[in-house]
Amino acid sequence: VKTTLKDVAALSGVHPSTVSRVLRGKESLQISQATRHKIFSAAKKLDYQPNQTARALRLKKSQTIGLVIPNIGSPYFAGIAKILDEESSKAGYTLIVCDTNENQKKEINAVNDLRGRGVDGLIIAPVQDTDEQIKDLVEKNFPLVLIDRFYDDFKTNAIVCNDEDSAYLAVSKLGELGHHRIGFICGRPNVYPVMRRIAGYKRAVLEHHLDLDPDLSSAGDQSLESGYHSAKKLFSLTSPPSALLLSGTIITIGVFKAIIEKNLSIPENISIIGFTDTIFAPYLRQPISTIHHQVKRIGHEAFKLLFKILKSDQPKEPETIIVKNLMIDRGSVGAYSQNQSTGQKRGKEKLKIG
Amino acid sequence: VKTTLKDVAALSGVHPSTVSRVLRGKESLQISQATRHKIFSAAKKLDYQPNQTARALRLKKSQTIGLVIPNIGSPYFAGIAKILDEESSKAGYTLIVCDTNENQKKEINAVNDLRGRGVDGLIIAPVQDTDEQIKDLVEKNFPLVLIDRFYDDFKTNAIVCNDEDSAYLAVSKLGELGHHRIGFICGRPNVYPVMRRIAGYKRAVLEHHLDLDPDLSSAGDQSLESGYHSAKKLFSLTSPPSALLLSGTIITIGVFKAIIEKNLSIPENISIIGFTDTIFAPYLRQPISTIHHQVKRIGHEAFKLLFKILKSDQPKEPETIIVKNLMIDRGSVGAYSQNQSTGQKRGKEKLKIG
DNA sequence: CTGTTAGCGCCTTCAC
DNA sequence: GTGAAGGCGCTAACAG
Repeated sequence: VKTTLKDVAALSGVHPSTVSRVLRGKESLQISQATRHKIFSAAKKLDYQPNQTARALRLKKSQTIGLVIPNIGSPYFAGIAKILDEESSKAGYTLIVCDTNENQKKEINAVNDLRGRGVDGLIIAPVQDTDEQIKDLVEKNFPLVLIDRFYDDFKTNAIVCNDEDSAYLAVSKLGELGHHRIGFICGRPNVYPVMRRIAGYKRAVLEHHLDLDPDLSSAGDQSLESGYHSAKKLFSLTSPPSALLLSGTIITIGVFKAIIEKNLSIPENISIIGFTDTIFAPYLRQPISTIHHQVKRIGHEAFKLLFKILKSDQPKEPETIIVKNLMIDRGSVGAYSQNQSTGQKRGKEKLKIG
Repeated sequence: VKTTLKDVAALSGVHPSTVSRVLRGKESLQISQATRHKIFSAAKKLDYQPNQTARALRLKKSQTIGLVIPNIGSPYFAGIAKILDEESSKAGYTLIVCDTNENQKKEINAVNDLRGRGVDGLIIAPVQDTDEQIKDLVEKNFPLVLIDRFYDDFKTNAIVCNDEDSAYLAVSKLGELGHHRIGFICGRPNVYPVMRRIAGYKRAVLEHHLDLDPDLSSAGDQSLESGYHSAKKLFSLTSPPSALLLSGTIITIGVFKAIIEKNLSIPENISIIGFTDTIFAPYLRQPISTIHHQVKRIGHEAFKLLFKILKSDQPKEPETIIVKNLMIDRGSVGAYSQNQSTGQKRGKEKLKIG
């Protein structure tokens, strides 16, 4: 029981096509004030809302942008989504968000679905188990901007952060403070930013002649439990790390839990630098020094780039924009000394996971 | 350059309508294996993806659900969105999320837009500056489920929490511990759950004969700064509160900031109970006892209810489902004693806001 | 079993 | 200035 152009036309005694012209504000040209007025009041009276579906079918564009992310529950992606929603609606687009839960199959479905819905463009943080679908989109010149994640072997429009540099800087700093066994805990390791962090970590370790021990790195998934278990594993090494680089907010919380259970204090017993800042980071039991991703800028840049693509007729060269991270010092890093976690007598360990 | 039914039909030498039937798996009935095979292989070869827009236009349903929330950046709403996305895609729907930023105008636009896109149903946490649009949807019997927020003066399908009870319980507990000046800090006060919390607060205050002083309540918006300023205001009262009930996660962080600046310790100088739990709550400088909303259950119930509505042909009586909160004790509540914030010598105050 | 026809609501030529 | 006609891609009813 929705009112259509025809209804408005009937009520105002003109042809539907005229209504269409008037309502879309083709005011540039030829419409008599009389009919114009009739039509507007009829439309208002009937509370006419154009059927976007029909419009989209006709125009082959939907004024819609698809956002495909691995986890809307993460403050990082939620923050990006918020900006994108804001920018989109400001520009007359509607944003459709799909959560893939880091599942490649869900991503493929989501992208297909969105394409079937005729989205005008896509912003994707891909799962990166495969690259086929993304490659395909690129080849077909479909308007696409990648965020957070990236492929080294083909060019795409993308917004990325300088995580390798940040990891390198962080580990170097730890090295300069005398730490030589530095741990690295992360989630899914095959994702671009994590690979970059690993690269930066290694580069710094080599350059500063720190211990390059595979046991010092532990990967898992993006869950609290994963971080918790990784930390416990590292702590139980014969020669445990005296400092940790953590990849991911939730991971950090898991590590935190392990640190608390082990009665370690930061930074006296263990130094910590975490990737991805949150509003909570300053207020944690021990404030954490973090590598801060400029979430808002990432969102803005992603929209700006996609918008540019949508507005230009010629296909353009892919563009990669780097949004630099900020280093935030909150005192969770200290100089290496004897009473590091190595020598630390263990507190009563609670083995339960909450 | 998308392939359509016609293309597939051409390649397989049959009529488009036949392709349509086959591809939609009307396998129940009459299709020869021969053509079926031809069609499938043609479709695969051409990588055919049905045009959902055309489909939606034809069927007058889009297999789409709209979610309208005030802030996707909030862990609470993000959590609900995640569940809804999950459930939706499991059931063959696509979820469109719109963020209103607690702005009534944006909400009205979002709902209109979504309706124009032919969403099959809506899940809304309304801004509640006005109720016109929602009322209208209800009158038109549009499939709609409210979450978090609610209207007392007309019936709707809704999932709500028992925030009044929780506030009552929390304040009663504080009263029993000897606190008689209990503060309440919240964001936008005209929103349903906040109104309920205020009601519960008042009920407990009256019943336990605690101080009913309007200066003990402070409302603002849902920002860190708002919580921070509210807390500072309460702390600077001649007779400041010895305990606080906080409404909202971000608000809580702001209050935290004020508490730290003032060198108060929890619960020795001030007791705290916060509405809305997060994954970070246990790991804050002082773990916070919280009233935990069962986010996942809210999401599941909301989807279940909407799905039920979508699947039933007759309009049904509106249904209100209550998802009960959990009380989580983390030790931020203590008995009243002399050295409460009242008598507390103030630490060096830092007035800067970060 | 498969083809034909018609139309969802809108927009855009092309006439008048 | 405005009306008429056609079609975006798909599906449902009706033929055959």
